[in-house]
Amino acid sequence: MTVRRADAQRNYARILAVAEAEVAAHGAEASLEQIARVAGVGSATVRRHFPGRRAMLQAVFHERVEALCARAEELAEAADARAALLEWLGALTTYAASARGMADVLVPDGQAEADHANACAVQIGGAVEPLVRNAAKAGAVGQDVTVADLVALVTGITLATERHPDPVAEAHRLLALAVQGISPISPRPAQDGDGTAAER
Amino acid sequence: MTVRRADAQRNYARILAVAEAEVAAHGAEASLEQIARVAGVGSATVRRHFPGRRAMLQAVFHERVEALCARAEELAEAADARAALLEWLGALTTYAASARGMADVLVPDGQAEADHANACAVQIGGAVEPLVRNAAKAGAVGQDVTVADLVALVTGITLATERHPDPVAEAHRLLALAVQGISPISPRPAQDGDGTAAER
DNA sequence: GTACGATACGGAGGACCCCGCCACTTAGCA
DNA sequence: TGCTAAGTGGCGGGGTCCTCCGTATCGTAC
Repeated sequence: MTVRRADAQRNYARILAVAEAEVAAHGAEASLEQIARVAGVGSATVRRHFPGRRAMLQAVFHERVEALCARAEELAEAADARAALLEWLGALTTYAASARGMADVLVPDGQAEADHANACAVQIGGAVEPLVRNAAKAGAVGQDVTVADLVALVTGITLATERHPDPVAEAHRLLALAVQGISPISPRPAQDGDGTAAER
Repeated sequence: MTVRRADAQRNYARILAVAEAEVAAHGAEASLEQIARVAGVGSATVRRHFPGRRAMLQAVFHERVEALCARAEELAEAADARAALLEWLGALTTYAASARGMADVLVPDGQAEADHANACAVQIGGAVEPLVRNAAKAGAVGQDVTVADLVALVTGITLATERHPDPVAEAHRLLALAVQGISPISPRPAQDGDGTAAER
Protein backbone atom coordinates (compact mmCIF):
# COMPACT_ATOMS: atom_id res chain seq x y z
CA MET A 1 0.00 0.00 0.00
CA THR A 2 2.95 2.28 0.33
CA VAL A 3 3.92 2.83 -3.29
CA ARG A 4 2.78 0.73 -6.15
CA ARG A 5 5.28 -1.56 -7.57
CA ALA A 6 6.37 -0.90 -11.14
CA ASP A 7 5.09 -4.17 -12.55
CA ALA A 8 1.76 -3.58 -10.91
CA GLN A 9 1.49 -0.25 -12.64
CA ARG A 10 2.32 -1.84 -15.95
CA ASN A 11 -0.29 -4.50 -15.43
CA TYR A 12 -2.80 -1.90 -14.43
CA ALA A 13 -2.21 0.04 -17.61
CA ARG A 14 -2.46 -3.02 -19.75
CA ILE A 15 -5.63 -4.23 -18.10
CA LEU A 16 -7.16 -0.80 -18.38
CA ALA A 17 -6.42 -0.69 -22.08
CA VAL A 18 -8.00 -4.07 -22.62
CA ALA A 19 -10.94 -3.10 -20.46
CA GLU A 20 -11.59 -0.05 -22.60
CA ALA A 21 -11.66 -2.13 -25.73
CA GLU A 22 -13.81 -4.76 -24.13
CA VAL A 23 -16.31 -2.28 -22.76
CA ALA A 24 -16.45 -0.54 -26.09
CA ALA A 25 -17.24 -3.84 -27.68
CA HIS A 26 -19.65 -5.36 -25.16
CA GLY A 27 -20.94 -2.47 -23.11
CA ALA A 28 -21.18 -2.28 -19.38
CA GLU A 29 -21.54 -5.99 -18.81
CA ALA A 30 -18.25 -6.90 -20.38
CA SER A 31 -16.78 -9.95 -18.71
CA LEU A 32 -14.02 -9.32 -16.21
CA GLU A 33 -12.83 -12.82 -16.86
CA GLN A 34 -12.57 -12.08 -20.54
CA ILE A 35 -10.62 -8.93 -19.86
CA ALA A 36 -8.17 -10.94 -17.80
CA ARG A 37 -7.86 -13.52 -20.54
CA VAL A 38 -7.17 -10.98 -23.26
CA ALA A 39 -4.76 -9.06 -21.08
CA GLY A 40 -2.94 -12.30 -20.32
CA VAL A 41 -3.26 -12.06 -16.57
CA GLY A 42 -5.09 -14.07 -13.99
CA SER A 43 -8.62 -13.06 -13.23
CA ALA A 44 -7.64 -12.36 -9.66
CA THR A 45 -5.29 -9.67 -10.83
CA VAL A 46 -8.04 -7.85 -12.61
CA ARG A 47 -10.22 -7.88 -9.56
CA ARG A 48 -7.33 -6.75 -7.43
CA HIS A 49 -6.95 -3.62 -9.49
CA PHE A 50 -10.67 -3.12 -9.95
CA PRO A 51 -12.75 -4.38 -7.08
CA GLY A 52 -16.06 -4.82 -8.81
CA ARG A 53 -17.37 -3.95 -12.20
CA ARG A 54 -18.26 -0.40 -11.30
CA ALA A 55 -14.70 0.37 -10.32
CA MET A 56 -13.54 -0.94 -13.65
CA LEU A 57 -16.06 1.17 -15.51
CA GLN A 58 -15.16 4.24 -13.54
CA ALA A 59 -11.54 3.76 -14.41
CA VAL A 60 -12.38 3.23 -18.06
CA PHE A 61 -14.41 6.40 -18.25
CA HIS A 62 -12.22 8.43 -16.00
CA GLU A 63 -10.62 10.34 -18.84
CA ARG A 64 -13.93 11.17 -20.38
CA VAL A 65 -15.29 12.37 -17.07
CA GLU A 66 -12.30 14.61 -16.64
CA ALA A 67 -12.73 15.98 -20.12
CA LEU A 68 -16.31 16.80 -19.30
CA CYS A 69 -15.28 18.51 -16.10
CA ALA A 70 -12.67 20.55 -17.95
CA ARG A 71 -15.26 21.55 -20.49
CA ALA A 72 -17.56 22.61 -17.70
CA GLU A 73 -14.90 24.82 -16.23
CA GLU A 74 -14.29 26.48 -19.56
CA LEU A 75 -17.96 27.05 -20.07
CA ALA A 76 -18.41 28.50 -16.63
CA GLU A 77 -16.71 31.64 -17.91
CA ALA A 78 -19.03 32.03 -20.86
CA ALA A 79 -21.15 35.12 -21.15
CA ASP A 80 -24.35 33.33 -22.03
CA ALA A 81 -25.06 31.10 -19.06
CA ARG A 82 -27.94 29.34 -20.68
CA ALA A 83 -26.08 28.53 -23.87
CA ALA A 84 -23.14 27.35 -21.83
CA LEU A 85 -25.22 24.96 -19.78
CA LEU A 86 -26.99 23.63 -22.82
CA GLU A 87 -23.76 23.09 -24.63
CA TRP A 88 -22.40 21.16 -21.71
CA LEU A 89 -25.50 19.03 -21.55
CA GLY A 90 -25.07 18.36 -25.22
CA ALA A 91 -21.50 17.33 -24.68
CA LEU A 92 -22.50 15.04 -21.84
CA THR A 93 -25.15 13.49 -24.04
CA THR A 94 -22.72 12.88 -26.84
CA TYR A 95 -20.23 11.28 -24.50
CA ALA A 96 -22.75 9.12 -22.70
CA ALA A 97 -24.56 8.02 -25.82
CA SER A 98 -21.49 7.21 -27.84
CA ALA A 99 -19.54 5.36 -25.16
CA ARG A 100 -21.38 2.20 -24.28
CA GLY A 101 -21.55 1.63 -20.56
CA MET A 102 -20.84 5.18 -19.53
CA ALA A 103 -24.43 5.90 -18.62
CA ASP A 104 -24.48 2.92 -16.30
CA VAL A 105 -21.63 4.28 -14.30
CA LEU A 106 -23.31 7.67 -14.01
CA VAL A 107 -26.49 6.38 -12.52
CA PRO A 108 -26.03 6.41 -8.78
CA ASP A 109 -25.56 3.00 -7.25
CA GLY A 110 -27.59 2.71 -4.10
CA GLN A 111 -25.56 1.01 -1.44
CA ALA A 112 -22.05 0.20 -2.52
CA GLU A 113 -21.05 3.79 -3.09
CA ALA A 114 -21.49 5.38 0.28
CA ASP A 115 -17.81 5.00 1.07
CA HIS A 116 -16.46 7.12 -1.70
CA ALA A 117 -19.82 8.17 -3.02
CA ASN A 118 -19.71 7.51 -6.73
CA ALA A 119 -16.50 9.24 -7.55
CA CYS A 120 -17.39 10.47 -11.01
CA ALA A 121 -20.79 11.73 -10.01
CA VAL A 122 -19.24 13.80 -7.26
CA GLN A 123 -16.50 15.01 -9.53
CA ILE A 124 -18.95 16.07 -12.18
CA GLY A 125 -21.21 17.57 -9.60
CA GLY A 126 -18.49 19.85 -8.35
CA ALA A 127 -17.35 20.96 -11.75
CA VAL A 128 -20.77 21.62 -13.19
CA GLU A 129 -22.28 23.27 -10.17
CA PRO A 130 -21.13 26.76 -11.24
CA LEU A 131 -22.65 26.29 -14.65
CA VAL A 132 -26.01 25.49 -13.20
CA ARG A 133 -25.82 28.28 -10.69
CA ASN A 134 -25.00 30.79 -13.37
CA ALA A 135 -27.88 29.57 -15.45
CA ALA A 136 -30.21 29.78 -12.47
CA LYS A 137 -29.06 33.29 -11.74
CA ALA A 138 -29.79 34.25 -15.30
CA GLY A 139 -33.23 32.75 -14.98
CA ALA A 140 -32.55 30.11 -17.57
CA VAL A 141 -33.33 27.25 -15.25
CA GLY A 142 -35.33 26.95 -12.07
CA GLN A 143 -33.70 27.60 -8.73
CA ASP A 144 -34.46 24.10 -7.56
CA VAL A 145 -32.74 22.37 -10.46
CA THR A 146 -29.63 20.53 -9.36
CA VAL A 147 -26.72 19.10 -11.23
CA ALA A 148 -27.84 15.67 -10.19
CA ASP A 149 -31.21 16.27 -11.79
CA LEU A 150 -29.71 17.19 -15.10
CA VAL A 151 -27.22 14.37 -15.10
CA ALA A 152 -29.96 11.94 -14.17
CA LEU A 153 -32.09 13.19 -16.99
CA VAL A 154 -29.34 12.82 -19.54
CA THR A 155 -28.22 9.42 -18.32
CA GLY A 156 -31.83 8.31 -18.35
CA ILE A 157 -32.25 9.47 -21.91
CA THR A 158 -29.07 7.70 -22.83
CA LEU A 159 -30.14 4.45 -21.21
CA ALA A 160 -33.47 4.59 -22.95
CA THR A 161 -31.95 5.15 -26.37
CA GLU A 162 -29.06 2.76 -25.96
CA ARG A 163 -30.36 0.20 -28.41
CA HIS A 164 -31.58 2.65 -30.95
CA PRO A 165 -30.01 2.44 -34.41
CA ASP A 166 -28.49 5.87 -33.95
CA PRO A 167 -28.24 6.38 -30.19
CA VAL A 168 -26.41 9.69 -30.31
CA ALA A 169 -28.85 11.41 -32.61
CA GLU A 170 -31.82 9.98 -30.80
CA ALA A 171 -30.46 11.00 -27.43
CA HIS A 172 -29.93 14.53 -28.65
CA ARG A 173 -33.45 14.64 -29.98
CA LEU A 174 -34.85 13.67 -26.62
CA LEU A 175 -32.55 16.05 -24.84
CA ALA A 176 -33.80 18.87 -27.01
CA LEU A 177 -37.32 17.84 -26.17
CA ALA A 178 -36.59 17.89 -22.47
CA VAL A 179 -34.81 21.20 -22.69
CA GLN A 180 -37.68 22.79 -24.54
CA GLY A 181 -40.23 21.03 -22.40
CA ILE A 182 -42.67 18.40 -23.47
CA SER A 183 -45.52 20.76 -22.91
CA PRO A 184 -44.29 23.89 -21.18
CA ILE A 185 -46.61 26.35 -19.57
CA SER A 186 -45.57 29.24 -17.45
CA PRO A 187 -45.92 28.17 -13.88
CA ARG A 188 -49.04 29.42 -12.30
CA PRO A 189 -49.23 29.23 -8.54
CA ALA A 190 -52.04 27.36 -6.87
CA GLN A 191 -53.04 25.56 -10.02
CA ASP A 192 -52.23 21.96 -10.76
CA GLY A 193 -48.75 23.08 -11.38
CA ASP A 194 -46.87 20.92 -8.93
CA GLY A 195 -46.61 18.11 -11.36
CA THR A 196 -48.67 15.00 -11.22
CA ALA A 197 -51.33 13.80 -8.97
CA ALA A 198 -51.38 10.59 -7.08
CA GLU A 199 -53.35 7.94 -8.75
CA ARG A 200 -54.39 4.40 -8.35
CA MET B 1 -49.64 -25.86 -30.17
CA THR B 2 -53.25 -26.92 -30.60
CA VAL B 3 -54.64 -26.31 -27.16
CA ARG B 4 -52.62 -26.03 -24.04
CA ARG B 5 -52.83 -28.90 -21.67
CA ALA B 6 -54.49 -28.25 -18.34
CA ASP B 7 -51.42 -28.95 -16.24
CA ALA B 8 -49.39 -26.67 -18.41
CA GLN B 9 -51.84 -23.86 -17.77
CA ARG B 10 -51.70 -24.48 -14.06
CA ASN B 11 -47.94 -24.46 -14.10
CA TYR B 12 -47.92 -21.31 -16.14
CA ALA B 13 -50.13 -19.55 -13.64
CA ARG B 14 -48.06 -20.71 -10.71
CA ILE B 15 -44.79 -19.73 -12.32
CA LEU B 16 -46.20 -16.37 -13.27
CA ALA B 17 -47.26 -15.72 -9.71
CA VAL B 18 -43.84 -16.64 -8.39
CA ALA B 19 -42.20 -14.56 -11.08
CA GLU B 20 -44.17 -11.52 -10.05
CA ALA B 21 -43.07 -11.88 -6.47
CA GLU B 22 -39.50 -12.54 -7.47
CA VAL B 23 -39.32 -9.58 -9.81
CA ALA B 24 -40.87 -7.37 -7.20
CA ALA B 25 -38.20 -8.49 -4.80
CA HIS B 26 -35.13 -8.51 -7.01
CA GLY B 27 -35.98 -6.36 -9.98
CA ALA B 28 -35.48 -7.18 -13.61
CA GLU B 29 -32.52 -9.47 -13.07
CA ALA B 30 -34.39 -11.90 -10.91
CA SER B 31 -33.04 -15.40 -11.38
CA LEU B 32 -35.08 -17.66 -13.62
CA GLU B 33 -33.53 -20.58 -11.82
CA GLN B 34 -34.73 -19.20 -8.52
CA ILE B 35 -38.23 -18.75 -9.87
CA ALA B 36 -38.24 -22.37 -10.92
CA ARG B 37 -37.03 -23.45 -7.52
CA VAL B 38 -39.66 -21.50 -5.63
CA ALA B 39 -42.40 -22.61 -7.98
CA GLY B 40 -41.28 -26.18 -7.52
CA VAL B 41 -40.71 -26.90 -11.18
CA GLY B 42 -37.68 -27.66 -13.24
CA SER B 43 -35.81 -24.75 -14.69
CA ALA B 44 -36.54 -26.05 -18.16
CA THR B 45 -40.24 -25.63 -17.56
CA VAL B 46 -39.83 -21.99 -16.74
CA ARG B 47 -37.96 -21.31 -19.87
CA ARG B 48 -40.45 -23.31 -21.88
CA HIS B 49 -43.18 -20.95 -20.83
CA PHE B 50 -41.02 -17.87 -21.02
CA PRO B 51 -38.31 -18.06 -23.62
CA GLY B 52 -35.91 -15.51 -22.28
CA ARG B 53 -36.05 -13.03 -19.46
CA ARG B 54 -37.82 -10.39 -21.46
CA ALA B 55 -40.73 -12.67 -22.18
CA MET B 56 -41.05 -13.34 -18.48
CA LEU B 57 -40.99 -9.66 -17.67
CA GLN B 58 -43.52 -8.87 -20.32
CA ALA B 59 -45.86 -11.47 -18.91
CA VAL B 60 -45.36 -10.15 -15.42
CA PHE B 61 -46.18 -6.61 -16.40
CA HIS B 62 -48.87 -7.45 -18.88
CA GLU B 63 -51.69 -6.48 -16.55
CA ARG B 64 -50.11 -3.18 -15.74
CA VAL B 65 -49.56 -2.40 -19.38
CA GLU B 66 -53.19 -3.15 -20.09
CA ALA B 67 -54.27 -0.94 -17.23
CA LEU B 68 -52.21 1.86 -18.69
CA CYS B 69 -53.75 1.36 -22.09
CA ALA B 70 -57.22 1.41 -20.61
CA ARG B 71 -56.41 4.60 -18.81
CA ALA B 72 -55.18 6.09 -22.04
CA GLU B 73 -58.43 5.27 -23.77
CA GLU B 74 -60.41 6.90 -21.00
CA LEU B 75 -58.27 9.98 -21.13
CA ALA B 76 -58.54 10.24 -24.89
CA GLU B 77 -62.07 11.51 -24.36
CA ALA B 78 -61.07 14.22 -21.96
CA ALA B 79 -61.74 17.82 -22.84
CA ASP B 80 -58.33 19.14 -21.89
CA ALA B 81 -55.95 17.30 -24.13
CA ARG B 82 -52.88 18.62 -22.43
CA ALA B 83 -54.00 17.71 -18.95
CA ALA B 84 -55.02 14.30 -20.19
CA LEU B 85 -51.64 13.58 -21.69
CA LEU B 86 -49.83 14.83 -18.63
CA GLU B 87 -51.94 12.74 -16.35
CA TRP B 88 -51.25 9.69 -18.39
CA LEU B 89 -47.54 10.41 -18.32
CA GLY B 90 -47.81 10.72 -14.58
CA ALA B 91 -49.56 7.40 -14.35
CA LEU B 92 -46.92 5.77 -16.51
CA THR B 93 -44.24 7.24 -14.31
CA THR B 94 -45.86 5.95 -11.17
CA TYR B 95 -46.21 2.48 -12.61
CA ALA B 96 -42.73 2.32 -14.00
CA ALA B 97 -41.06 3.76 -10.95
CA SER B 98 -42.92 1.67 -8.40
CA ALA B 99 -42.71 -1.66 -10.19
CA ARG B 100 -39.10 -2.70 -10.33
CA GLY B 101 -38.11 -4.06 -13.68
CA MET B 102 -40.95 -2.53 -15.63
CA ALA B 103 -38.81 0.16 -17.13
CA ASP B 104 -36.41 -2.42 -18.46
CA VAL B 105 -39.13 -4.09 -20.44
CA LEU B 106 -40.26 -0.79 -21.89
CA VAL B 107 -36.92 0.14 -23.32
CA PRO B 108 -36.83 -1.28 -26.83
CA ASP B 109 -34.56 -4.24 -27.25
CA GLY B 110 -32.64 -3.91 -30.46
CA GLN B 111 -32.49 -7.23 -32.20
CA ALA B 112 -34.55 -9.89 -30.50
CA GLU B 113 -37.83 -8.08 -30.85
CA ALA B 114 -38.19 -7.71 -34.56
CA ASP B 115 -40.41 -10.77 -34.77
CA HIS B 116 -43.22 -9.53 -32.58
CA ALA B 117 -41.76 -6.10 -32.07
CA ASN B 118 -41.83 -5.54 -28.34
CA ALA B 119 -45.40 -6.42 -27.62
CA CYS B 120 -46.02 -3.97 -24.83
CA ALA B 121 -44.38 -1.06 -26.56
CA VAL B 122 -46.57 -1.56 -29.59
CA GLN B 123 -49.65 -2.01 -27.44
CA ILE B 124 -48.97 1.16 -25.54
CA GLY B 125 -48.10 2.95 -28.70
CA GLY B 126 -51.45 2.21 -30.22
CA ALA B 127 -53.44 3.14 -27.17
CA VAL B 128 -51.65 6.37 -26.44
CA GLU B 129 -51.36 7.63 -29.96
CA PRO B 130 -54.73 9.46 -29.83
CA LEU B 131 -53.74 11.18 -26.63
CA VAL B 132 -50.62 12.55 -28.18
CA ARG B 133 -52.38 13.53 -31.37
CA ASN B 134 -55.04 15.40 -29.45
CA ALA B 135 -52.41 17.20 -27.47
CA ALA B 136 -50.53 18.08 -30.63
CA LYS B 137 -53.68 19.39 -32.25
CA ALA B 138 -54.26 21.56 -29.22
CA GLY B 139 -50.74 22.86 -29.51
CA ALA B 140 -49.71 21.42 -26.18
CA VAL B 141 -46.88 19.39 -27.65
CA GLY B 142 -44.87 19.68 -30.81
CA GLN B 143 -46.07 18.00 -33.99
CA ASP B 144 -42.99 15.87 -34.16
CA VAL B 145 -43.36 14.37 -30.71
CA THR B 146 -44.15 10.68 -30.83
CA VAL B 147 -45.46 8.26 -28.27
CA ALA B 148 -42.16 6.47 -28.39
CA ASP B 149 -40.38 9.68 -27.48
CA LEU B 150 -42.49 10.22 -24.42
CA VAL B 151 -42.28 6.64 -23.29
CA ALA B 152 -38.55 6.66 -23.81
CA LEU B 153 -38.23 9.79 -21.75
CA VAL B 154 -40.24 8.39 -18.88
CA THR B 155 -38.53 5.03 -18.90
CA GLY B 156 -35.21 6.79 -19.00
CA ILE B 157 -36.14 8.89 -16.02
CA THR B 158 -37.28 5.79 -14.23
CA LEU B 159 -34.08 3.92 -14.96
CA ALA B 160 -32.01 6.83 -13.75
CA THR B 161 -33.90 7.16 -10.49
CA GLU B 162 -34.23 3.46 -9.81
CA ARG B 163 -31.84 3.41 -6.90
CA HIS B 164 -32.99 6.63 -5.36
CA PRO B 165 -34.38 6.39 -1.83
CA ASP B 166 -37.80 7.44 -3.08
CA PRO B 167 -37.86 6.51 -6.76
CA VAL B 168 -41.48 7.43 -7.40
CA ALA B 169 -41.23 10.93 -6.00
CA GLU B 170 -37.91 11.54 -7.68
CA ALA B 171 -39.17 10.27 -11.01
CA HIS B 172 -42.14 12.58 -10.81
CA ARG B 173 -39.88 15.49 -10.02
CA LEU B 174 -37.80 14.84 -13.09
CA LEU B 175 -40.87 14.28 -15.19
CA ALA B 176 -42.21 17.64 -14.10
CA LEU B 177 -38.89 19.17 -15.03
CA ALA B 178 -38.99 17.61 -18.46
CA VAL B 179 -42.58 18.62 -19.00
CA GLN B 180 -41.89 22.21 -18.10
CA GLY B 181 -38.59 22.16 -19.88
CA ILE B 182 -35.17 22.44 -18.39
CA SER B 183 -34.69 25.79 -20.01
CA PRO B 184 -37.46 26.44 -22.48
CA ILE B 185 -37.03 28.90 -25.26
CA SER B 186 -38.39 28.59 -28.74
CA PRO B 187 -35.57 28.62 -31.23
CA ARG B 188 -37.41 25.95 -33.15
CA PRO B 189 -39.77 26.14 -36.12
CA ALA B 190 -43.47 26.81 -35.99
CA GLN B 191 -43.73 27.55 -32.32
CA ASP B 192 -44.62 31.05 -31.26
CA GLY B 193 -41.80 33.14 -29.97
CA ASP B 194 -42.05 33.48 -26.27
CA GLY B 195 -39.28 35.96 -26.56
CA THR B 196 -37.58 36.42 -23.30
CA ALA B 197 -36.33 33.55 -21.27
CA ALA B 198 -36.39 35.16 -17.88
CA GLU B 199 -39.87 34.12 -16.98
CA ARG B 200 -39.49 32.95 -13.47
C1' DG C 1 -62.39 -48.30 -19.30
C1' DT C 2 -58.31 -48.62 -21.70
C1' DA C 3 -54.63 -47.81 -24.77
C1' DC C 4 -52.17 -44.68 -27.44
C1' DG C 5 -49.86 -40.45 -29.09
C1' DA C 6 -48.78 -35.94 -28.46
C1' DT C 7 -47.55 -32.79 -25.01
C1' DA C 8 -45.23 -31.22 -21.10
C1' DC C 9 -41.92 -32.14 -17.50
C1' DG C 10 -37.48 -32.31 -14.95
C1' DG C 11 -32.91 -33.48 -14.24
C1' DA C 12 -28.24 -33.87 -16.03
C1' DG C 13 -24.55 -31.71 -18.12
C1' DG C 14 -21.84 -28.02 -20.42
C1' DA C 15 -20.42 -23.27 -20.64
C1' DC C 16 -19.77 -19.12 -18.47
C1' DC C 17 -19.09 -15.91 -14.73
C1' DC C 18 -18.03 -13.95 -10.20
C1' DC C 19 -15.54 -14.52 -6.01
C1' DG C 20 -12.20 -15.94 -2.20
C1' DC C 21 -8.21 -18.45 -0.93
C1' DC C 22 -3.34 -19.65 -0.87
C1' DA C 23 1.14 -21.05 -2.42
C1' DC C 24 4.46 -18.98 -5.27
C1' DT C 25 7.11 -15.41 -7.77
C1' DT C 26 9.38 -11.08 -8.08
C1' DA C 27 10.46 -6.22 -7.39
C1' DG C 28 12.73 -3.06 -4.54
C1' DC C 29 15.29 -1.90 -0.50
C1' DA C 30 19.23 -2.64 2.67
C1' DT D 1 23.34 -10.25 -2.70
C1' DG D 2 19.42 -11.40 0.36
C1' DC D 3 15.27 -10.58 2.42
C1' DT D 4 10.49 -9.16 2.77
C1' DA D 5 6.25 -7.81 1.44
C1' DA D 6 3.66 -6.63 -2.57
C1' DG D 7 1.94 -8.80 -6.42
C1' DT D 8 0.48 -12.78 -9.05
C1' DG D 9 -2.06 -16.83 -10.93
C1' DG D 10 -4.62 -20.90 -10.58
C1' DC D 11 -7.90 -23.63 -8.26
C1' DG D 12 -12.32 -24.62 -6.29
C1' DG D 13 -17.01 -23.31 -4.89
C1' DG D 14 -21.30 -21.34 -5.92
C1' DG D 15 -24.33 -19.36 -9.05
C1' DT D 16 -26.81 -18.68 -13.60
C1' DC D 17 -28.24 -19.67 -18.31
C1' DC D 18 -29.25 -22.90 -21.71
C1' DT D 19 -29.87 -27.43 -24.21
C1' DC D 20 -30.83 -32.15 -24.65
C1' DC D 21 -33.28 -36.30 -23.81
C1' DG D 22 -35.68 -39.93 -21.27
C1' DT D 23 -39.92 -40.09 -18.94
C1' DA D 24 -44.44 -39.04 -16.88
C1' DT D 25 -48.80 -37.23 -17.77
C1' DC D 26 -52.83 -35.48 -20.15
C1' DG D 27 -56.52 -35.85 -23.57
C1' DT D 28 -58.71 -38.57 -26.68
C1' DA D 29 -60.17 -42.21 -29.61
C1' DC D 30 -61.74 -46.64 -29.34
